[in-house]
Amino acid sequence: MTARAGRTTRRRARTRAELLDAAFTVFAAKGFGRVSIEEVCEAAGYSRGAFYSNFTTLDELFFALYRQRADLIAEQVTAALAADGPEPDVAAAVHRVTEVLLLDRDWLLVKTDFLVRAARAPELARTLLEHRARLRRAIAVRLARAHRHTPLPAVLGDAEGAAHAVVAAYDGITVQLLLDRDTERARARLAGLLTALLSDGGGTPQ
Amino acid sequence: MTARAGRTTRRRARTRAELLDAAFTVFAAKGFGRVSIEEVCEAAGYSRGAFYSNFTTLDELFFALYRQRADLIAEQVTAALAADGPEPDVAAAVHRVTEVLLLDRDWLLVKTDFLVRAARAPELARTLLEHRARLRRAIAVRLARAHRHTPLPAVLGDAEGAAHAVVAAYDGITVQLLLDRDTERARARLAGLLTALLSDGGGTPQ
DNA sequence: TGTACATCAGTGAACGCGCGTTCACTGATGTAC
DNA sequence: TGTACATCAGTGAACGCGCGTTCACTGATGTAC
Repeated sequence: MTARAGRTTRRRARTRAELLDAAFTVFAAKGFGRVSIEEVCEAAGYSRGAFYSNFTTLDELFFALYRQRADLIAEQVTAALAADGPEPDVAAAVHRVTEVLLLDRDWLLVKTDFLVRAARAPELARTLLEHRARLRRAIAVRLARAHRHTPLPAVLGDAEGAAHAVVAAYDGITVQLLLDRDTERARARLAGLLTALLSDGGGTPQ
Repeated sequence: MTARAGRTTRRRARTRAELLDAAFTVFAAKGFGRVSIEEVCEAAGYSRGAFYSNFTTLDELFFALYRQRADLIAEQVTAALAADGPEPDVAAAVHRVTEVLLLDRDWLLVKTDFLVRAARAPELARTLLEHRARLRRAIAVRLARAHRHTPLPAVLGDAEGAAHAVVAAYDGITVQLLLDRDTERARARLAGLLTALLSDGGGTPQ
């Protein structure tokens, strides 16, 4: 059983990974709707048969690609959140997290493609919503910790509500960034938004 | 000249309008990348030749569609903003505006399709950015008026910066709405976000 | 470590469909009198 | 108001390309001894 599973897996895993990598590049460049199986294979240096040996449809590959990258990003965000010392420094944490979340334009593009597909496919939407809920919970925990002494604005509800607000701020900033490509501004605006949202006293950063 | 221009324009205008209407439905349902010229024509009840008589590419039609609808929405937003009395009631204005901006799911879908296309096509991006800048200016004017006495949070910068924040909040809320389809929640969250953002005192709504 | 063997992964040619695009034609629309 | 005429808008058949999909084959990879 174990021998069997590991048998020809090495070559297969490599091909699969290379197809996914090539797909990421091609999808980011042209958008999901404008990419053919042929193009992905060509970019990866394989024949079309290789694709069919590893996937059944482009949708399936796209989903696999999304999962892979989203998991990667999630890990990086977790690492960035975990990286500060005993005394939580919100500004520094925001800086580190946006480094992961706003700097990779290709990922923003693919992510938005996935969003727009998920918006029309309930099963995909469920997956994405679960992903987002997990992310939100992680944020809520951090927020609760950081605001043990300074209360969160009451209009946002509990920590989960505040986390919702944080995610919305990020998503909103992303939209503008996709259009104007001004990453530094996006980061500054996001920092401003988060400060305005989370500090219960308006203009005074915590 | 005038006679010439008006000559067969009636039939033409009607066909064009019907193609655009059909396209809106089809694009909203399937997403831009998954729609063929054939499908749009079929939905509109025309042969493919009719399409080529009015447009040269699907992209062109999509752009025309976006413009048409965006102008429509812009008018409705303007009307909603203009509808309140001498004493500005922010909550009521937000309610009226979100009615226009969050209730039409088909429009949200098409708009997001357009965003993701514009993100890869600089000329489209420019158009969209201009649209957004105009919208922002209108919001900034209203914000300045509403906050003549209560100051806006300093972290957001001037009225234009605050308008940026408002648009980001809207965009961010839209993303979640596209996935969970819970319009009422989206409206409540957007109201909460705007309150938290714009009132310079955290939890106390103005 | 080497060899024979079995199985699996990827090849590339072939097929066919969907659909973009063109174009000669027809009927609809407007004009002139 | 009616008729002849000119022009324009949309028709639908035809063509061909791109590409999805299949499949017999080959070389790569791992196993057994």
